Amino acid sequence: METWKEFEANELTHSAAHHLLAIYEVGLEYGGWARVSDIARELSITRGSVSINLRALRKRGWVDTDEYHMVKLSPKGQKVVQTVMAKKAVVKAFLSNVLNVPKPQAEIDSCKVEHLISQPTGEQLVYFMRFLVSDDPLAKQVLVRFKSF
Amino acid sequence: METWKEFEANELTHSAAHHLLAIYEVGLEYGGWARVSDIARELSITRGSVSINLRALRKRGWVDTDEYHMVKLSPKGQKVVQTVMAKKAVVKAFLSNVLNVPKPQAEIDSCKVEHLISQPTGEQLVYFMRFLVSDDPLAKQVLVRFKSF
DNA sequence: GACACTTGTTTGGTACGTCAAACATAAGGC
DNA sequence: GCCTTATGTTTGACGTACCAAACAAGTGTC
Repeated sequence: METWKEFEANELTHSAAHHLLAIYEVGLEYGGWARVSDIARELSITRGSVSINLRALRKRGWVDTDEYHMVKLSPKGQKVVQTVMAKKAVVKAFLSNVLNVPKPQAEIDSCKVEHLISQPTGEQLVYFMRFLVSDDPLAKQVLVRFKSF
Repeated sequence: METWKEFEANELTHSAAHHLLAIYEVGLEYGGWARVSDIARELSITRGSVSINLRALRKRGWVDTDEYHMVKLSPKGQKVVQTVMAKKAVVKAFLSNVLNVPKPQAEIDSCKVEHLISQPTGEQLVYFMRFLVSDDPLAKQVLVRFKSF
């Protein structure tokens, strides 16, 4: 019972992860650039909070800012976004398509844990999902059989 | 992208969950009773922190304290501990026995998410694990096949 | 009874993440 | 040019969760 402190030790907080995701989302429509108020709107928090939080993200080297306050993900930040999105997607797919958890609930749960899943676990889950959608007839059968279990 | 605030909205924090688990653990050897310093030792935090955190747990109705500062889980608190332990166990088993994630990593990951998993998701995961260890020959085959995938 | 030790609480400090409100710029409308 | 609005930052506050250190109260030993 010593493991429990790993939670706080996590380098990527839930808040930070979603700030990065928001920058990514907003940036999609503006060539990768995002403004503080757009990020705030995306996250439903105040501009002040975003402004403060961006300081930390900048310090971490996850985002860059230009002289007009425009924000964009650094290469490092892009990588974080990629891995978080990938983890969320695979968890959501597992919950929804394998466990048959209702989609809204799958969305909530995957969102909660996306930044907490370790790389090995994420990878294994990817392999597992890949196996389940592979040509292996066994895989398809299992999904069907479990649905009626 | 509105779901993300559910994280903070969680009624049960990681810290609170582990305080309750610690009280349970310590209580096992003392008829359900735990002292502040034993809880602190179990969690590797200071007595002061535990003392403060217990106020919140008492207010939530999860623990009771007697006139000698002895702490025990309320029925409500016991229920919380049961569900958290169950979720952690099933997640850990899934990661370790199905995904073949190394045990230490499975321990860390399940510990991080134990308090975040919704009841429906937890239930479905239980059913899934039950299916995989059922007599259904398909289940066993899948586990073996995935190992060599 | 006096001293040390253990235990629980309190206090002041830090870090994170939020808010509201005040503020400074910067645009836009006319 | 002036007024309004939008935008970004800063400030003071709150809640959570930790620490170290001071303190109070009980326990033990001699």
